[in-house]
Amino acid sequence: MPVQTNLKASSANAQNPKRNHLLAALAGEEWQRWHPLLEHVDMPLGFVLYESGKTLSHVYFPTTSIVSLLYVMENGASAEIALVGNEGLVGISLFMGGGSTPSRAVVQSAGYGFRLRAKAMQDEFERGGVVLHLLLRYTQALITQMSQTAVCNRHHTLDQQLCRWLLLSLDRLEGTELVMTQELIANMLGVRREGVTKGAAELQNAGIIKYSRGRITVLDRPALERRACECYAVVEKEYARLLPHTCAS
Amino acid sequence: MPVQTNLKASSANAQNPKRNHLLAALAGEEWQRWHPLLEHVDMPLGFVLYESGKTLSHVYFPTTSIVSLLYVMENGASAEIALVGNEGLVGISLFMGGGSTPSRAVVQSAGYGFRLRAKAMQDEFERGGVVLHLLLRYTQALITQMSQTAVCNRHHTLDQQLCRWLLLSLDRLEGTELVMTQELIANMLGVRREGVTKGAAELQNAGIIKYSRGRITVLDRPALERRACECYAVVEKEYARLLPHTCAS
DNA sequence: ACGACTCTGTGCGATAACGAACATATAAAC
DNA sequence: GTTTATATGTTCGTTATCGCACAGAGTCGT
Repeated sequence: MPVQTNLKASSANAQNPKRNHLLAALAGEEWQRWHPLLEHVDMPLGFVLYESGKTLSHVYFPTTSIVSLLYVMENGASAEIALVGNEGLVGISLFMGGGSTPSRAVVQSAGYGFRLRAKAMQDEFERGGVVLHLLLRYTQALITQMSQTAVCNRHHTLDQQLCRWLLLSLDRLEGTELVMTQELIANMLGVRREGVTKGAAELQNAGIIKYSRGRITVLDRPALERRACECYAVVEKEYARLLPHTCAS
Repeated sequence: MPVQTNLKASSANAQNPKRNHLLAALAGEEWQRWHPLLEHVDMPLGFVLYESGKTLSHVYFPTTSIVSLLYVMENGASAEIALVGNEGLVGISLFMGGGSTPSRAVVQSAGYGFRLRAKAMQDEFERGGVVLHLLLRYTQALITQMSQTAVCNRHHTLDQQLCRWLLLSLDRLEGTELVMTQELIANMLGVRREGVTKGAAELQNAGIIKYSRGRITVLDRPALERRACECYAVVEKEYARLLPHTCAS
């Protein structure tokens, strides 16, 4: 079964910190210092990396997982602010200086990652130089993603947003399959599950995706890109500009 | 007339860089270095501080003006990402490393400010220490504002967003009067002008604001806060937490 | 093989905001 | 003081999304 093979390969490979693009950008001296400090962690679906307002104990570098940064409102409704996968890191507030944020970080696609203790992260950041600039450029890319999410929430249809979101997720994983229910997607986008069902059905009818009970396979990525709003392209382009050496696309 | 007196006082005072909270937070050595580099600038309504994708030549520190960071879509529609007034600075991408962003910065309420050349800003940032940490904490506060804008755009009504926006603007000015048309507000929020008219009329009927042809006076600020969504409080609280010494509220 | 649970599909009325067209009021310009 | 431009008010049909209710369909445990 190809699925089994993939899982095995991923899992073995996931032990390699260099699967995270930020870690991969480190070299020489920095890498020598970082390597022993990195702790490999399992990141199961729904695992909460940090809670709104709580001081972070670690920064996380996903390798095969995707983390969703979201804000949970007083009434329990939520909205996603940004997605983080192997292109980035979760916990920027540790070096930005706040130590916490009013948002929550939840694993949205199970996998693995590495983590680094808060103190170690801060020490490395304070050294300045390569690490500092890398982290700040990543932060700016993340800011672009957040801004564009605001724009997208204001102006674009659920269908367009769904396409954008599938693409963002896809970019942060290997392969063309996403393991997530429509209910979960709805929670992330901050819309009704029925809305996602309707949008997904349409995409399936158009032969662009195929899905069943929590597994979505993208069949025609170019078509998905055509259906997505400009927001997707803006964000990806900015990641490529700011992090040229770490960006796969 | 009190209006005349206020204008005069403001205008005289606007020559003082310390009216910007970030500049006010500088002391001793830093201040000695910065002071001669700061250039006082007029910031008239509609003035574009930077354009999407263009490399910034200066960072701006508003004193009596408000600047809106917004994204302009391909079809010309726009959406505000964040507001910057005397609590902050316009042009974080200069020290974050990108040098530009996919957004535009436009003066939304006329006034004054100071600016600093890109090179000087970068040099100061590179020195690290107090300045670096101050700017990064400000950046984190700005990130919170952007995130919350995304949430607000997703879940809250036009009326709630209008209240939030009036409060955010009010916090960045002196007094209780805003000089701006409903059309302008609509553009910032990314909604129809008619929607703003409806919301504003309701607030006026309730005795919370008073307006006429581009001048809005807030009569009952607590009532405005009660009508706003939680987003406003979340953002203000985070500014206060991250920038305790610079925050008026 | 059975039941239980989870995921997806569908139909309904309610509502908030849209798009466009047009009416009225206030300020500024001549 | 009359004109002109700009700001605000109002209407009407349209649309996307919501909230709720419930019906199939696939998967898992026993």
